[in-house]
Amino acid sequence: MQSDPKHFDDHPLAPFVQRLRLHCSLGDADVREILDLPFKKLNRNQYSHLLRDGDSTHHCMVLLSGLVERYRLTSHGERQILAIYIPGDPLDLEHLFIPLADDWLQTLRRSEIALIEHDALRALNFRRPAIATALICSLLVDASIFREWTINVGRRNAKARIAHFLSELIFRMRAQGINGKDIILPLTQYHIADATGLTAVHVNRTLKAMQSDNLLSTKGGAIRSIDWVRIREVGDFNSRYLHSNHEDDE
Amino acid sequence: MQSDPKHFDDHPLAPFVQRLRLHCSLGDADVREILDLPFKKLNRNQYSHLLRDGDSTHHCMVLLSGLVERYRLTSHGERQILAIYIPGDPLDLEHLFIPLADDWLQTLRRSEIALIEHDALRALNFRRPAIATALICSLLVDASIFREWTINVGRRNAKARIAHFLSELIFRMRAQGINGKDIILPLTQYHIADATGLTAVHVNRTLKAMQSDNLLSTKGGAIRSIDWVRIREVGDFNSRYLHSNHEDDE
DNA sequence: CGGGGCCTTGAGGCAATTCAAATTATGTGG
DNA sequence: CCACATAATTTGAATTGCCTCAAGGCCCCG
Repeated sequence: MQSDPKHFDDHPLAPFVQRLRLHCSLGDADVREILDLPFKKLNRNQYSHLLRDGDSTHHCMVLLSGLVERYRLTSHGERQILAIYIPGDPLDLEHLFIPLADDWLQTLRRSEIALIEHDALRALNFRRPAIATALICSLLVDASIFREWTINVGRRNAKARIAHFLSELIFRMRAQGINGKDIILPLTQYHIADATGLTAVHVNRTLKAMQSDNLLSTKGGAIRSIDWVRIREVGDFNSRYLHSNHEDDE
Repeated sequence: MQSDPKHFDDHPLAPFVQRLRLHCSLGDADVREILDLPFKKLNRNQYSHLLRDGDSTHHCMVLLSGLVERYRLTSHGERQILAIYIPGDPLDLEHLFIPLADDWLQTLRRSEIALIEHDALRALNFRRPAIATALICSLLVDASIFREWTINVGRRNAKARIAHFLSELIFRMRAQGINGKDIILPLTQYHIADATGLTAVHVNRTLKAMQSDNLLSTKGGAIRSIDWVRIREVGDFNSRYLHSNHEDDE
């Protein structure tokens, strides 16, 4: 951003750098090294699988555009979404260290993904300790988010769960500079249900109730905010667990 | 283990090495380096806090004996336990990379903890990449456990939740060589409730039902197994998410 | 204009909660 | 070793949040 703004902003991996910088400081030299990483661009349609439980890979994925979910299944086929990834997020950084996948990764809409070879990342980590630290920070913030999801599902009622889920997504998108006030989320109510540990029917009823509370609107399959401040309150959302240096005013 | 078994087994940090070796391979030289780490021993009574939300520290804690919980609170004071730590587990390794704590750590019984300075660990990581990798693996396995807890709380009924929770603890304890068949867990039903997203009253009723199913017994405030194999089935427990090289037969 | 997702609504049921109180353990000091 | 205080477990009764099952409607897309 400081050294060569134009080159930086145009670069496909710019959102990735921005994400890393939310939690860690990276010098210009580090940033340049990341942007110089060799990568392959992957285009995927909505609802295509990127990684399966048990897979092993030799590259890491970074989401460039679109939306991706991580989920796990019970043996009875019940689904729990464990994370929603937005542009800039690394999707499977952990497999730089752990060989086998234990979750599923699937696109929620048409998405672009950067594939970076493990070897290239490892070499970079070795050369640039600050980058290694940034990657690990990214993983650890994700872990903090996993914990927050556990308390969300375990200790909040339907309305608060949904509100918290939406608040987090909005906060993270804003921190990444995605969208402004009027956020459109391409999530079906089935997805919200699987992310919050509810059924789609109950999500529907709860969203209706939130609409009549003037908290949000659900026109045309997308969720639009009416009052994010109150949604946060309802969701008992406090951004501290995100360890983000992005200050979200309003 | 290979080089100097006696010295190794007697060493207070031996369980820590064993824990790391569950997920990563460490050479003898690496092991020796870990055992040579300078540390201070801390003794704590039951129910004393080790770390508070918002704290920042300059050392890492490793549990040597006893039991520790990690939890988070909603703004309404509802508690969700996010992890149970057993001897050998590092408790707050993430603060090697992230400055501020976002959870609470509390002993569940009289415990011994090793305090290792961040600087010492960082120096070791630099000197021994295999150890750095092992520490990160440990963090990533913990993250996988967090995700499993989310699906447990989000997508399983009371009986399965409790069974899964117990199965995981037993599995991990066995992998660490703690106890044999007859496991005694010093957990109150309030703790089980806070770990599974239930109320203590319902945990009580569910445990009673499990007793009459001949799954377990709850004599004297401790939970004893009757049939761990069936408890695992009831809990839909599959150890794969633990990424452990410990083969648990039976 | 027809079909398949997705959303919506209703009725009924049940798992888990809430509130309250009794009982049983656990621990402590005299 | 007993008496007392406190914590933990147990039980009951009533309630409710969320689920299940089922059907109907909407809307996008070919």
